[in-house]
Amino acid sequence: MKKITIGEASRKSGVKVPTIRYYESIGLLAEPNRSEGNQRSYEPADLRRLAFIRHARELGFEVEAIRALLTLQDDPHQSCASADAIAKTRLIEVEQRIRSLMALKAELELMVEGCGHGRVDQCRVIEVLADHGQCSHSHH
Amino acid sequence: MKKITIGEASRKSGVKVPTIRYYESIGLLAEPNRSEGNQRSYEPADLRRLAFIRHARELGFEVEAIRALLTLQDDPHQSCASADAIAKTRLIEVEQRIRSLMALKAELELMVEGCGHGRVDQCRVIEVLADHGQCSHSHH
DNA sequence: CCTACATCCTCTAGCGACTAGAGGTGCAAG
DNA sequence: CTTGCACCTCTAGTCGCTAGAGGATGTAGG
Repeated sequence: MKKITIGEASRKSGVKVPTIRYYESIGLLAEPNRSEGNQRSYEPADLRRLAFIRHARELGFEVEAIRALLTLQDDPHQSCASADAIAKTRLIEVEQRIRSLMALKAELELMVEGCGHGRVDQCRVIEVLADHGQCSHSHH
Repeated sequence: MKKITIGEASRKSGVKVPTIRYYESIGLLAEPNRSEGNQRSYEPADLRRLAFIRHARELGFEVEAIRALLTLQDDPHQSCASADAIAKTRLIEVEQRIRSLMALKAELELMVEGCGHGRVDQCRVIEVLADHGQCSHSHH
């Protein structure tokens, strides 16, 4: 049993040192054992948990969603309906976000194309932003 | 000259009342005249400015970018190259964001499809999150 | 054994862009 | 004149970290 320092845990999991301490402080990660000199000492299971958290964060899951997923993971005998629901919700969010970003992209392209590199008073970038009526009114 | 209260300005611009006061506090919006009873009194130009800000925020421009755009708008004789640059930068950001969300969507779909509605220990949602190696390693 | 230096510790404060709430004042209608 | 909403200021909270101060520990070389 070699002791894993927080720095090593950070390198191996890809989660920054202060972020690991932060996750501990909000209860996402259990308090690890300490060395004689009060330094955190992690175990392989902690590394897996950190990788899980990191990956879920990269996928845009909120901390509370991750907390729920971790609770499920800790008790693998229950139905995975909740995990499924969390992922589905997130999928819908992502699809919605993609749709609005595509609309946004179209609008930005119009702006940039329309900019004749002249003076501001002829610039479509400013104009489009100023005149709300010119774009799609898709306000959630 | 009818006086426009902050509530009316909010309704007409779609910017919430506390947010209008916030924009004033950070200098995006000039301090308006006050009524005898110390209440803010806006003018049509303020409504246009608020609509501009709101629209730009909806398009995901950061407040500092909006500040720059507003400065340009306030002096329309200069070249619109800066406005163009700001919009182009934003366009690239948006394109990047769309790309990563598409990758994410694919991964989430895999998860949800793979979930056989059984128990957690067979659930792909949990599994995919736990095993980092199963997904694309596109970490900026 | 001593020194240098990296790494660790705790704690507090800051980021962006608001949002919520407390506690008080102004104003228009009935 | 009172009710009740809209307004005022101010502070603190949100989320998910990140940065920095100021000090302790651990390790490698001399």
